[in-house]
Amino acid sequence: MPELPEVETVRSGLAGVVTGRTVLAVHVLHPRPVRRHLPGPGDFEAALVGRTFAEPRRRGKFLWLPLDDGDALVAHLGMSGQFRSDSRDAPLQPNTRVLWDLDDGRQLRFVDQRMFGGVWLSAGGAVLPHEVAHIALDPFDPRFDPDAVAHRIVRRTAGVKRLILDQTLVSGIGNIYADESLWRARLHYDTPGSRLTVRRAAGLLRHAHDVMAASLGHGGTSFDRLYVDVNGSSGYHERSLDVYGREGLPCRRCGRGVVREAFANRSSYRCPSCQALPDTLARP
DNA sequence: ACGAGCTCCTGCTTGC
DNA sequence: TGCAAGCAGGAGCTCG
Repeated sequence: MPELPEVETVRSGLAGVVTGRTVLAVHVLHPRPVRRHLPGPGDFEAALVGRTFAEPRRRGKFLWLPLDDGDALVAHLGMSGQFRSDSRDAPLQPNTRVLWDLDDGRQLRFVDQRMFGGVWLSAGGAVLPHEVAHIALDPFDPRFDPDAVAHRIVRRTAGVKRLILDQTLVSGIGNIYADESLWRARLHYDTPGSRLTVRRAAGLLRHAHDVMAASLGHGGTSFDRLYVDVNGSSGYHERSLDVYGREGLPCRRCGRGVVREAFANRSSYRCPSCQALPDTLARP
């Protein structure tokens, strides 16, 4: 589902669609995706009219579209959110939730099947919406400091996968790229942060950066297909993932069968031999 | 502060 | 055939 590379793909696509465009009208078709706009759907529809978008920005998996008056339209894609640019009279695809009529005759559409995502207006949020301020820098941010984050990781006792999924430590990583990063680093997801050296933790963060950069680099078209075909993980099988979704298939390094294990109400994939728990932590 | 578990939500897949 | 359960998971929340 959308993690940093996918959200960045959406951000750069949106840039060409909304930058410099003025909003003529807004239509909320389902209230849930605007639940974080506290004044309600009616206010959301009215508040944006007549305002002009600047170039979209991103931190981790959060997107925001700055407005020329210093506020921002914030968006999170959640599990299944998509932005589409369509002609205003084009038929709505299923699960279309919010429409923005733009001054070039196009219509921006927010589509979200599962509605974990949402859009809302953030007063004064053009530079950094306050709803995003608690999110850590992501590995693509030039100010991202892997050594500083590594030092925080090794002071924690939680499993390393939980830690790299903690968006207040490092943002942008989701379940898929967490598993891919751990596979590259040959780490078991339950290895406590405190069992890592700073060097090893920083190495894991570098792997996270690299695997997401590779996805962003080669993934544009397959991501588009994913967003068209949101409802399954089928899109991911098209991609060159090394471990995620490969239950029972041979590890690309050692040939052992990849296992899928329950982790925090979701799944973790790992190679049982490349990514074993350290002996001193082995469970009965 | 930290760690862990729960909840939201829809639609496809699986199993009886 | 029909229905229910399982599964996908980002992030905010609560509880200990």
